[in-house]
Amino acid sequence: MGRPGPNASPTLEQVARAAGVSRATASRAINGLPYVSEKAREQVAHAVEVLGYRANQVARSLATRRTGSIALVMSEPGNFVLSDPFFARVLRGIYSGLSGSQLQLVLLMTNEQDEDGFARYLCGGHVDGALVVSLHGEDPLPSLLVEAGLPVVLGGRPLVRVDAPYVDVDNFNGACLAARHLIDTGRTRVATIAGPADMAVGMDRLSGWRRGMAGTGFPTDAVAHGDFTVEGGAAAMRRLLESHPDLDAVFAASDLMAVGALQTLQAAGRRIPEDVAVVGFDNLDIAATASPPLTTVRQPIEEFGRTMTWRLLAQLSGEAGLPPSILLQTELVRRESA
Amino acid sequence: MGRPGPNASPTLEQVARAAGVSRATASRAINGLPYVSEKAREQVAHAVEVLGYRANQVARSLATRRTGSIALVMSEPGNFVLSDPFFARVLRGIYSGLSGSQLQLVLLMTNEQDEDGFARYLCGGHVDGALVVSLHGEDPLPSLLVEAGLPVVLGGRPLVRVDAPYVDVDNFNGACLAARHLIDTGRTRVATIAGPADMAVGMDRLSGWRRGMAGTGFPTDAVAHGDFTVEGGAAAMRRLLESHPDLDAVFAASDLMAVGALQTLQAAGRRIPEDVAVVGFDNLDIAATASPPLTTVRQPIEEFGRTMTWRLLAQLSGEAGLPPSILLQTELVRRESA
DNA sequence: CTGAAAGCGCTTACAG
DNA sequence: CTGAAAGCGCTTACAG
Repeated sequence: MGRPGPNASPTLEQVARAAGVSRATASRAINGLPYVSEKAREQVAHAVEVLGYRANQVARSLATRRTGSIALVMSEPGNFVLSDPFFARVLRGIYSGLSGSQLQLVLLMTNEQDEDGFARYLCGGHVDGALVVSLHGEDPLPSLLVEAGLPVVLGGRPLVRVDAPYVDVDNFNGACLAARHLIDTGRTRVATIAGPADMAVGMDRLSGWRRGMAGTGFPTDAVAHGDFTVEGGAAAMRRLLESHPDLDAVFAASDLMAVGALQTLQAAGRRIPEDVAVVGFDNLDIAATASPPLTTVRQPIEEFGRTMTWRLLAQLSGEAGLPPSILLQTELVRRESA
Repeated sequence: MGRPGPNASPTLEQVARAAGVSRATASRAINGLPYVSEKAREQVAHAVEVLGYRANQVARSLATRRTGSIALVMSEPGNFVLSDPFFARVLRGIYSGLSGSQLQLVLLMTNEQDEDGFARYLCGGHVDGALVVSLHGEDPLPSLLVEAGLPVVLGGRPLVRVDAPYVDVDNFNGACLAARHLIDTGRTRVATIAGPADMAVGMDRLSGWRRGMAGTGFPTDAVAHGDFTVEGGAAAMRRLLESHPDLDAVFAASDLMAVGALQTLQAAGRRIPEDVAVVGFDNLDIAATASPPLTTVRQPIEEFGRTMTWRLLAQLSGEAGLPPSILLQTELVRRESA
């Protein structure tokens, strides 16, 4: 393969020779292991400096079976994730959880074109583990990774059975709190704008709402689905208004959908909260700046990212007795819309 | 290191044994190389299937000195990039440029905590090359990568001399077009809201504006700097209005800043474009939906990402005589604001 | 078409 | 504290 060109990276071999020690000693010195004489340590450090040596991580990985990096896998078309404020905050939490760990975070987005290269990359030893977020429907990716022996932590409860731990927000309970708040404040005809039926987060918030309504004797048939966007929320609200014109409250499964609902309701001449009370979910910035300010269910987004990371790191370090799933608390934030 | 556990990934050695061939033949069969008998090919394929073999990419990389992946490095705090519509489109262009290449794109964000691990990752052989975008000031990263021998393509002209090719948009000419359009439509007191002074894109749009104004005899002293955000644009506009109340036109170096300028101007009772003409830069969606719709300079964002990718791939495949830099055309888009 | 062997650049028991 | 040697899992001239 040709001899080392002028700009070939120096190898450990060359460092060792320059320092007058063996490869083994050079390796130990570089990695800060004990049992290296002060003299050897200095000579190696000097040689590294002079040669501009950088360890070949690939070779190191092959020997240690560790890569020093983990992946964050996003099962969404990139451009969607990239403009979602939710993910930006999850990411911040992940970085925060990673700080001090010496691990590099590598982001991967599913690229329609090349599902295969994707799995090959992850299962091929490039990373020590993976965080998988925003799963849709019955995405087979998690199972694939788990079967390949890759440590995986899922962000959000998976819809299908898969033998991987997950961290989730207590969507069920949060939605239940929202429904109860509406009931407790005197509402009797409560509708909901649910999330997509192919995502656990959508399903859990719908079940939670049903649980909150249960036993009140009030009907729970006013349900419309949205796609977590403002436009989707507005459209769902229009449908609800048509099918259930007597509604006096609505729980939207996301703040963005709640904002859309607000628009539709106001356009229809309904006063918020006098005529219709509105509760959202997420507690994004937009909830506080909406008009009227939105009563909503807070979920700890950064904490969500941080916890996923913690869980994966714990697994990587071989900790025993780890919980198969972790649920983060949600709480009602009261503002003016309900 | 213990013998292969029950869930250890099968190796090529095991596949070869199961198929009754040598490691060399198994390798050739798996990689689709010529000179493998049909029989051997079938036996290997069968063994791969049965054992669930996946090539260890790390070992393969060590042998071939290729990783099959490239990095997209973003020199911005993650949460910033993640909510920028510009980047989402650049990313789309990159993926499009990558399609059919068999290369995995890996995203890296500079993490304040760990600059070091960052360079180690990139220079340590994890990737075959890197795309570096949104450089700030005198970021030493590109030089570092280049010195380590990593093929690099920069997105945007670097402010400091660095021996790496770059792809950029013709910001200079675009800004020049904007200034000339204002002059040609009869404006005589033209201000500009420039970008940050530590980014080439900011500087180039300012120089271009100066070039466009040159020779007209009109003054070019009405300059305020913004940070490419709506708020920054609004604040800069306030300063300009105070220092140069007689201005009759303003060129903002980004659409977001132009929108901010619009807000300030309208709040001050100036009519657009009757009293003050406004031109932006970028041609984001927001330019068309602003009121009044914004005259702006279009830059081909997806094409920008696609071209960076093309340039890096060309370099990786050893193509000769590649241009050290590529400039993408910009053009004026006329709407109502000027 | 095929296999034995060398090599990619590191780490790590093992025996001093 | 140190070094010779084996090994991580692959690829690829080289010689059949």
